[in-house]
Amino acid sequence: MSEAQQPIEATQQDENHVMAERREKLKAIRAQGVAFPNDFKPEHAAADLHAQYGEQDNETLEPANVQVSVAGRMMLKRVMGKASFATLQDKSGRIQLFISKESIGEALYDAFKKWDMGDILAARGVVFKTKTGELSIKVSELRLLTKSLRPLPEKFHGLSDQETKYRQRYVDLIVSDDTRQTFIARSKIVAAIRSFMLGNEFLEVETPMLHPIPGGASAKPFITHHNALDMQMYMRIAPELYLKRLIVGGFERVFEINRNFRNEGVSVRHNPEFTMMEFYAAYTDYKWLMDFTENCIRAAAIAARGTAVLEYQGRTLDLSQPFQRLTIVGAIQKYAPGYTLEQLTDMAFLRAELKKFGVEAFAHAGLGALQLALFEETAESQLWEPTYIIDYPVEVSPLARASDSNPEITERFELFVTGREIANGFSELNDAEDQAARFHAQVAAKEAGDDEAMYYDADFIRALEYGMPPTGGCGIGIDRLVMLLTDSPSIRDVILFPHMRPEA
RNA sequence: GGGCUGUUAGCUCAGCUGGUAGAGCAGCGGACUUUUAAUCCGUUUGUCGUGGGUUCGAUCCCCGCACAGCCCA
Repeated sequence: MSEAQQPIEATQQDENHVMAERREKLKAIRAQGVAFPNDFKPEHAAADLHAQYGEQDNETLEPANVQVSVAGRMMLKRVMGKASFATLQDKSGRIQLFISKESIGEALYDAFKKWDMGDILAARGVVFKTKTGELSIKVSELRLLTKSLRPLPEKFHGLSDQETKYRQRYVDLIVSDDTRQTFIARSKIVAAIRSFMLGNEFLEVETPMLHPIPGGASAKPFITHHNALDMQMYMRIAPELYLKRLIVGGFERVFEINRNFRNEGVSVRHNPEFTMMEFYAAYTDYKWLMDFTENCIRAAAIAARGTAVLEYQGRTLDLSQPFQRLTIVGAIQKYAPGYTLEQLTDMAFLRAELKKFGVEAFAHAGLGALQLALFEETAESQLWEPTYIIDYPVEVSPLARASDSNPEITERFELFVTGREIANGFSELNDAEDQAARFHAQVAAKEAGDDEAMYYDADFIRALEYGMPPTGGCGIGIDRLVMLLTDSPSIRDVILFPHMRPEA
């Protein structure tokens, strides 16, 4: 590996004089022995030290002679002649080191003065408080564990360029505490949801991400190819049809938290891969699902934020109250009160009205689809407080059970919060013959030009033919839920590595 | 896909509708044994996103392109 020992010459486009200086320092460190030691094990975390000793005053703390060892990245450095302060950051937080020539010796002290912000250090010493009251470690042993070659963003302003925050998340995480907190919250939210599901006797399962037939949603899939089988495959757009096969199999309550892939544009609400929780419960229906979903979201909010009354983008969001329930037509009448019931049931009027919004409805669109489109144009974005919209038309719900009282609508809901769709659920269609007919209608729609229409899935029909108990099923968009609970304006703020175009 | 805005030193940002660039931080040299974005003195660093055009001369004006952010479809 002797080649790797040589500094890489300025072949990199982004090489600069700061990096050249650091490479020279690293070269000198290599010459003195092991430049990247891995034998140090820190015994303490910064936050634990603050929790344990933060309340004590120095009169009791320093004489106690508490020996600790820490490791982390040097974020701040203040050299004052023969003594220095350095701020170390580990996974839990920050702790200040007091380093003096007297306590670590001249040679090491001189070496430390050359170390840079961003370097990974290890330190041992005694806990004390400075005269301004900051808990610190009086260092007796100090080591450089990893030399950092690239300068960190400016220590006070941090990283403000959104593009760099997304593309170089590692840098964002080093310097932005709010970014760290967002992803810690995300982990807590997912853990809370998982715990809630397991506590309600759901079985966690994993179903295929590679599908021979894309199904379970209306969306354009990513297409890929399996070499050995020499067949086209699709990245899944939804796990729905597999999870329902498991209900047929008798698991009765299953859930999956995993990625879906949809070959669509990117926006503040859309990433090509996103995380959904889908769950299915036999012997329940959409009304049960609405109560359950509400409780699940509330539990996640309390787990991550300690309360279900939040602030989102400067506006109060109350998840603690029962969620409202409105039909599509009811929502239009509430949020766009200019329309009469006659107009809202007049297909020609609806088509003309949609045109005003720049929406050209499909030729075969029925009354329900037109009402839904008008809802999306007039009411959806105003649904700030959590609201279930119910009575979705059967023609846009090919997997949902039709209402017993009106065959044109289904027992389906979508949940909207802050004007965005968060969840979608329904009483599942378990009539194999009806499902087969709905698939045929989808295939016809696809042939007529609707490239988001579904394929005929013969194995799924075969599964239903064995008999699926009456079941309720729902999907919750985890990324969008995390956005709400972390006050994040963009889905990119809650995905560690959001998709971007290649760098120029 | 359309509109608006942005892209200047490693980072955060200035730069007067035209005369080939500045500050702070970081870096380097020096002073300093309880600092808090430490301070003080000195000092280095730029394909001004990219390709054209206008001009004696372009970071600045015009056109294309790339990437990003926001809004709209």
